[in-house]
Amino acid sequence: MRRELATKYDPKNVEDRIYKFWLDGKYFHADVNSKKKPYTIVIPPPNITGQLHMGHALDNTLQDILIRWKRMDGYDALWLPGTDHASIATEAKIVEAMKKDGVTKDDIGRDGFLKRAWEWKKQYGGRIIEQLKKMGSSCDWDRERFTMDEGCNKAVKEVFVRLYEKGLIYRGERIINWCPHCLTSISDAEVEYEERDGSFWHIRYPLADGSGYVEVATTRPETMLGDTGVAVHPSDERYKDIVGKNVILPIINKEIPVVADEYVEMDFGTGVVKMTPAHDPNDFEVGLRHDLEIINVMTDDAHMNENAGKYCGMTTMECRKVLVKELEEQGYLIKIEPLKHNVGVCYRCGSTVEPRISEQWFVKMKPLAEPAIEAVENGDIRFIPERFNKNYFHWMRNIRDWCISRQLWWGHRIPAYYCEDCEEITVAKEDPGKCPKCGGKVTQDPDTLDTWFSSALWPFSTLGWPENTEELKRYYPTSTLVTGYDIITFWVSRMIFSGLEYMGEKPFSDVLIHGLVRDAQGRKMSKSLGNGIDPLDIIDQYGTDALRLTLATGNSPGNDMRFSDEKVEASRNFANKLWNASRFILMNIGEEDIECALLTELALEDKWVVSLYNKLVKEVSDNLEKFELGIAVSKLYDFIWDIFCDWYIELAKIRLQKGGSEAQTAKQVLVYVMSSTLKLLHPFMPFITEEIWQSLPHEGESIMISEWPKFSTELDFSSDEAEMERIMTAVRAIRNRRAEMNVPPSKKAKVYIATSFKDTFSAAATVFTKLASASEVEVGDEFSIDNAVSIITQDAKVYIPMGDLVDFEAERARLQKELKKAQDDLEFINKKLSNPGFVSKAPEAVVNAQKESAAKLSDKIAMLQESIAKLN
RNA sequence: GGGAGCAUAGCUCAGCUGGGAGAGCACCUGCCUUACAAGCAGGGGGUCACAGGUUCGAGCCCUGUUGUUCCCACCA
Repeated sequence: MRRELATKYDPKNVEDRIYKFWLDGKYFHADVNSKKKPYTIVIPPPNITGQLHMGHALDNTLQDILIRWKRMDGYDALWLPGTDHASIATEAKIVEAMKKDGVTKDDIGRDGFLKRAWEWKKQYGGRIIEQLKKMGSSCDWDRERFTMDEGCNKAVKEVFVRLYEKGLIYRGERIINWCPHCLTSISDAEVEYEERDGSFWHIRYPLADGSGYVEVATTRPETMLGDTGVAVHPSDERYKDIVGKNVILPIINKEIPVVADEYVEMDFGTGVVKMTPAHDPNDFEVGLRHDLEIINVMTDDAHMNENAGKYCGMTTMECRKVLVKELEEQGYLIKIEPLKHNVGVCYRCGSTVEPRISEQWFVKMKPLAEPAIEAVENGDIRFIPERFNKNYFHWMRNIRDWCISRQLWWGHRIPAYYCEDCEEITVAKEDPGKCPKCGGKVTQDPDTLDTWFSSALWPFSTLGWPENTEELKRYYPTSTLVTGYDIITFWVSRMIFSGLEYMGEKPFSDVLIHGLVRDAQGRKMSKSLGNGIDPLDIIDQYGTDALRLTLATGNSPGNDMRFSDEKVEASRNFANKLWNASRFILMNIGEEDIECALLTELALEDKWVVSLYNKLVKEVSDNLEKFELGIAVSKLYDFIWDIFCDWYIELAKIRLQKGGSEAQTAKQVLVYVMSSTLKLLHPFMPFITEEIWQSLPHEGESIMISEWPKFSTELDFSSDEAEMERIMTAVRAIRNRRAEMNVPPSKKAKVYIATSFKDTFSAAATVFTKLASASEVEVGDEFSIDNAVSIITQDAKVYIPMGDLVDFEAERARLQKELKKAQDDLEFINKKLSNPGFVSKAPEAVVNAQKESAAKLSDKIAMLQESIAKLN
């Protein structure tokens, strides 16, 4: 159905209607029985905590571009959507919300809390899905998933049990990172480091035998309550004699041993390190080697516990203050030095992380990491850009066991059951009911799993695993993963080893990495800075297509980009340009039926534009193939604006005004090139391209299921392109001269063109009338015109008799300047050509090109000299 | 401490396997030229961070320097 188009493009009139049209047509749905080759992307599931931000907008724009392109290019394209429960982040948000109502987790209990959490999920999970739809995302909504839905739960339990049985999941006491605010353990990857100003307290630890003391230095004096030794380097001469002796822990007055361990750096501090195995990961390791006692002196919320004696109940900071004062009073404190050091903070809440000994579940990583490293090494999985391989390898090769248990309620509960009577631990997919060993009562582990544990399974859990579904068989491994570099370690790497371990096959072939969207000043968008830009506001103001175009333009893999209103405006302007070009075409074709296929009797400009379009098809396809989405779209932009609108439409007007068969051809080419180019642009700007395509004569239901254009040798008119260029160059040169002389377009003048391409220029006479303000055009071998402005191009000498407007002195000066430039250029080239090194070593094509330029310059110089002579 | 990216026009960025530097925005000039002033036609503006090297030839390749951003490690 054709529709009248309004004078300005109004996205609000278009987007929702078109999106509904697509949904009704079920175009987003991938068909498991299709004969086409599958192409699959699984969405990085957005958290249900928040709403769409610019990062999502970019991520999803890139995915939608790829999926729409592949769908048009003949693939059964599946973009599988869903959301992530985001355990720690969501739980924190809910707790915060509850706080406003004066309710705590303990008040409502586990079941009450989970009820609230599911309500939250319903509300906010739904919101973000709606926002993804606003972006135009062509996800297969029939296959939407959630990391805590039934299927994903099943997958999580399956994996946990399998790994446990294989010995790759174990439970043990280790030092973990503890967030005293979130009250849970967090993995190493979830700790961020900030440099802070701190102090270095030097404390005297007397030797037990009374023969002196050692000086230890610490940044956390309160942990000394848990000291169970001091360490020195084995080859440190200063302390050689005291190794094996005991020192007395001040205040506590307890003897603890001096041990020698390579971990200690002789050059740092005093070379003596206090050992607190319960509160420092390195001390813990040293403690294991030397069999030191482990004394936990803190509670889980950053207070001192009963092991801290009289300090029990104080916060760590209060304890530090009091303790330091006492040390000073009792003469143990030697000095306090200022020291900048890094403090670990929780990536969710920013609280200082306390390393803490605790019993947790871990995944043994080494055996899983090996095949994951290999898959990238051998090119089975490819990062785009490649440099992210290094990040990945570094992380994987230095990997430590993954702490997967969290002291949270929102998440997958660990399927481990403890017998209350015997020590038996049962790990099973279902509640065993009673202890399989002694028949005693069992209780399930209260902890839940790290949120990334379920995300790691996303590429196959969403396709039905552990069931061997048709979807899984058809769409796994998926094709491309699109995500930001910030979650390569969190997520991408974990999907890789998970896919290899459980599926026996990589989860995806290509990982397209994008950067962060920053604000106009290049700062990270953040809540605390308040510089975030809401994509929905941008959509409201400029439209989805403008937002998508902005995000796609200038996007190169792995690099951050800046976002500014000016850029969106430029994109909006482009949408409007497109809109008006189509209005022009529609005005001209009216209700006529225009054949969609291309006619054969084409004019020079038709062949020119078709040939350029044909090349564009190839280039854009190649760029997309290489994930150069930003380059692809800027080529489309340039073609549509500079070639099609500024030149072709203007040229077409000539024949449209004439009417008859020539006009018919022009209309036909206009429709053909326009609607074909719209197809190329559709993945980037889906709404406006559909709207216009529907208005133009078209075959098929929707542009989004139309066929992706193919390069065709039949459309290649390279020699005509060159002919057209001759004319365009002359037109530009005339305009240029007229502009320099400030001649308004309304002042027409006769144009004489002396050229050896008489046929080409004669045929194009009206082009000069229309585009170069010519009143008349005369083409010949040579002219002798007095009082004329002369314009020299490569192929023609143009004379315009406008003596009354010409300042002859200025004209001479201008020609002289042009001559000088041409001579300099020629000299430069000749120098090259007379260089034996160049002629013998440069490729023949390059040398020939230089020779050709030299010949053309010589011609031009001759013509210029002649014109100057005539002026005299 | 280890690693990576970036440095090109006033601003934001392109620049493919080396062959005399490009776009958008901004600026200046002239145009309401029958699709579009969210537009059209022109124009000015760059020692491609610095110093070496390889090459007939370097924005591009190599080495170093400076500035900047980020990632990893976490020396108590």
